[in-house]
Amino acid sequence: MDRNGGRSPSGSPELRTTLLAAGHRCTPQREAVHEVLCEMRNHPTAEEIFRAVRSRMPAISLATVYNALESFESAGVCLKLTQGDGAARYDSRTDDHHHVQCVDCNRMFDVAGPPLAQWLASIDPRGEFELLGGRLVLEGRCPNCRRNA
Amino acid sequence: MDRNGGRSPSGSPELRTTLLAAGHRCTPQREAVHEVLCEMRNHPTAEEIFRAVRSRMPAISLATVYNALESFESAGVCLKLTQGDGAARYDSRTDDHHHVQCVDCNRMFDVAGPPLAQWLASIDPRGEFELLGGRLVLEGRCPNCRRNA
DNA sequence: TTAGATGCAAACTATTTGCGCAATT
DNA sequence: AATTGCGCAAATAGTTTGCATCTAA
Repeated sequence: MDRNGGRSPSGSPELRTTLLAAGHRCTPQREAVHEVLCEMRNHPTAEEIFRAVRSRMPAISLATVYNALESFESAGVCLKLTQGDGAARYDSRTDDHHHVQCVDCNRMFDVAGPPLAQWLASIDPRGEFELLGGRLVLEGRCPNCRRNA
Repeated sequence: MDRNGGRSPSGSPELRTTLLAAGHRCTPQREAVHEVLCEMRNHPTAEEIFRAVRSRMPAISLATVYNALESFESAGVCLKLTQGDGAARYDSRTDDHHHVQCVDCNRMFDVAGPPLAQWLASIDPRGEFELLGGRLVLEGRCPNCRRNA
């Protein structure tokens, strides 16, 4: 079983190992970004991560945060979630799960359901495409906003 | 059966009726955008639609195209497809179907498979969220790019 | 040692907005 | 007649890039 919610432990030597294996470097900035990302479980935007990490590393730049997140994504350390409107969101959970973005408050939530991998098998039955992945990001209304609607 | 591929007929009074019902106006510009969108079956971006519609209506502006597409989407006349990188793409097919965006050529393709509606039933089994919709946009490699890879 | 990362600022892309005029209902 | 949309240009948001310097491997 997954005793860690799909998250790689923060501040661990694992980040370094994984980044190196993917051909990236592990810098203090990246460690800081990773720690912050693992602490924030609300699917933060790059900007939000930037603000949070700047409080412990004031000299870091937004470009470096984007750079770090890109290296994480390419190393499989985090997920980049995109929904039409606004900014991309990042998730340190890398296991197969789904998301709902609330149409009212715009926040993004994890949602339970069968993994996408299970569905992918029934997509493109003729095998025309080499399917590499994809995330299911749904629209909906979160419990809180439903109450206030 | 769906003899029209999920597309509303172009240049028809249906567009007018549907827009009016949704509280929008039907202008010559919107009719032109709709016609072009129905002819382009390659999931064009707003920019591409703009260029195509400008050839028959040179004075139209990009902002008007965005405006038209937004009114179409809100009236259920077209779908707005978003994938993390780059521009949103528009589809005059509004029936439940899926898309793959090629990681090499960036074009977007229709792909066969069970409708999302069928899957939605198994998402969020506790009914915490009021699920309103969502589109499945997958990443993959298209037949043409596979051949040249 | 050296390829890759950093910080800064500027560039870029996609999209939205304010405004005065025109066209639709 | 009144409201909404149009075209234009400027503004915005999010993200990327160029460049000189620095640093992890």
